[in-house]
Amino acid sequence: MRLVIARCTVDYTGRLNAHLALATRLLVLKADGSVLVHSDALSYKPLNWMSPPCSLVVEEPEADAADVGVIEQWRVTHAKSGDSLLVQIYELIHDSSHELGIDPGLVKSGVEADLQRLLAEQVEVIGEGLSLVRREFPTAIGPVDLLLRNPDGGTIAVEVKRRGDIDGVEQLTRYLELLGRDPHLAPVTGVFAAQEIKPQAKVLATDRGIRCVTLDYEEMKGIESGAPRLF
Amino acid sequence: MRLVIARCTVDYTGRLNAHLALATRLLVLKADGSVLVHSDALSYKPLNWMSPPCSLVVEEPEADAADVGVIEQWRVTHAKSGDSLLVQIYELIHDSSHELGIDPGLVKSGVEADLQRLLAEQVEVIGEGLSLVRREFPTAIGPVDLLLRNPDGGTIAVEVKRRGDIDGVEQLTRYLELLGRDPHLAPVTGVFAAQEIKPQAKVLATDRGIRCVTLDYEEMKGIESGAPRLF
DNA sequence: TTTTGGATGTCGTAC
DNA sequence: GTACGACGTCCAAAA
Repeated sequence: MRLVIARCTVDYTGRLNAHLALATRLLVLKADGSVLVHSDALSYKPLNWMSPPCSLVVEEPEADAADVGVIEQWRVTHAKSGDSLLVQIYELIHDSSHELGIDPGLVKSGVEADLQRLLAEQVEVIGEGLSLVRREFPTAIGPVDLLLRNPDGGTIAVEVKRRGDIDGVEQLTRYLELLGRDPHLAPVTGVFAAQEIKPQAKVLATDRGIRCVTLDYEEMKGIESGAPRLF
Repeated sequence: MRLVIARCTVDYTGRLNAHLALATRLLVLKADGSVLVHSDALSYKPLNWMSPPCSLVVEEPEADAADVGVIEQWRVTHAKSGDSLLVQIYELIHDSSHELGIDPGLVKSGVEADLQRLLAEQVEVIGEGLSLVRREFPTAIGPVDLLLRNPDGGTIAVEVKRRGDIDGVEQLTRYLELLGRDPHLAPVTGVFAAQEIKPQAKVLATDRGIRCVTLDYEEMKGIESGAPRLF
C-alpha cells in the first residue's frame, strides 16, 4: 500500500463525470491496483476512487498542464468498464509504501441472517402456539423468510428485516398475494418483523392487515446462548 | 489527518458486532474525529470505521491485553448512538500527521436529474405526439417525474431512473393508483424510463400494464447539445 | 457469468 | 431533527 499526500486535481469519467479542484488530499494506492482519494472530512466514502480490476499508468503531463504546475500525472483505468480517473499532482507532500499482507477479514454478527435464524428458533416471539414450516420458503418471486403454521388454521408469512422500511412491506405484500392463491396454505396472513420499523412502513403494513413485530436482537441472543432460567 | 500503519485488532460494537483479527492495516484519523480502518484490498469501503461526530480516547491497555502484546489502545465512540470501536495496537509501523485544509468538494454531471431534464425536452422518445404537462408534478405522496398529455386523451405518468429496479415500478404504481382517481387526468397510464431496466422490474411493470422505455443518455445528450442533423 | 438483495450502507434534501 | 430517494451505490451469495 502506497500513501501519498499531495496537492492535486482529480477527474473521473465513467458512469458520470466528476471533478475535484486543486487541494491537498490523501491518495491511497492499494496492492490490487485500486485507488482512493480522501479529504480530511467525510469519513467512509472517498471523494473519488477506482475499484479493481484497474491499472495505473504514470503519464507525462501535457505541455499546458506542466505550464500551470502539474509535476506528475496518473491515469487509472478500469479494466472492464473503461471508467477512468485522472490525477494531476502539483506538489508531493508525503509518499510512503508499506507491506500489509492479506487481511484475515471481518467477522460479523447481528445481521439479517442472524435475526432470521434466531427468530426461526423462537417463533413464540411472533405468537403463541405457532410452528415453523420452514425458513426461506421458496416461491416464484423469491423466498419467504419464514413460513409458520397457525394451529387454528392458515399460514403466516414472516418477512424479517434489520430495519423495516416501506420496501419490505411491499415485498411481503407480493408474497402474501401469491401464497394466498395456494389452497394448501390459505388463508395466509403476514407478519413484518424487524429491529426497527419506520413509521410509514408501520402505517402501510397495518393498512394492509400485516402485523408488525419489533425484535430485540440482544434479548433473542440471550435466550439462545443462555441456559434456560430457573423458574 | 493522521496516518498510522499498525499491526492491530479492531472490534466494533453498535448496530452489530464485528471483529478484525490481528493483522497489519492502515488507520486514518481525520480532522473531524472520524476513523477509517483499511486493508490492502477492497477499495472504497473501509473494513471498519466510525463516522463523525465521534471522539477518540487513548486508553491504558488492560493487564491481560498488555500481556499478549497490546502497546496502545484506542476507543472511538460515536457521540449520539454510543456505537464504539476498539483498536488494539500491537506494533506501530508508521505514524505521520498532515494538514490538508478544507476540500472544495466534488462537482458532478450526468445523474438522474440530467436524465429527467433531457427527457422533458425530448418527450418524443416516449412516444409520438405527446406533450409535456410538467416535470415534478406534485401529488400527495410525492412528485411524479414527468406528466405527459396524450392527444388521444388521457395522461401518461413517467418515472425516470438511472437504473430501473423493482422499487421504481412500485413507486410508479402508487402514483398511477392515486392519479387515476383524478377525473381531470384519467385514464392515466404509466411509463417506466431508465438507462437500464432489470428483468424482474420489466416483468412486474408489464404485468401491471406499465410500458418500459430504455434511455440512451449519450444519444439524448447528443441531440441536446449538437446541431440538428441535416437530413 | 449475470442477477439479486443486504448494508454499521452513506449522503443529500425536503419537510 | 426525521423521512425518503439516489448513489459512479458497494458487495457477496446464488442462480
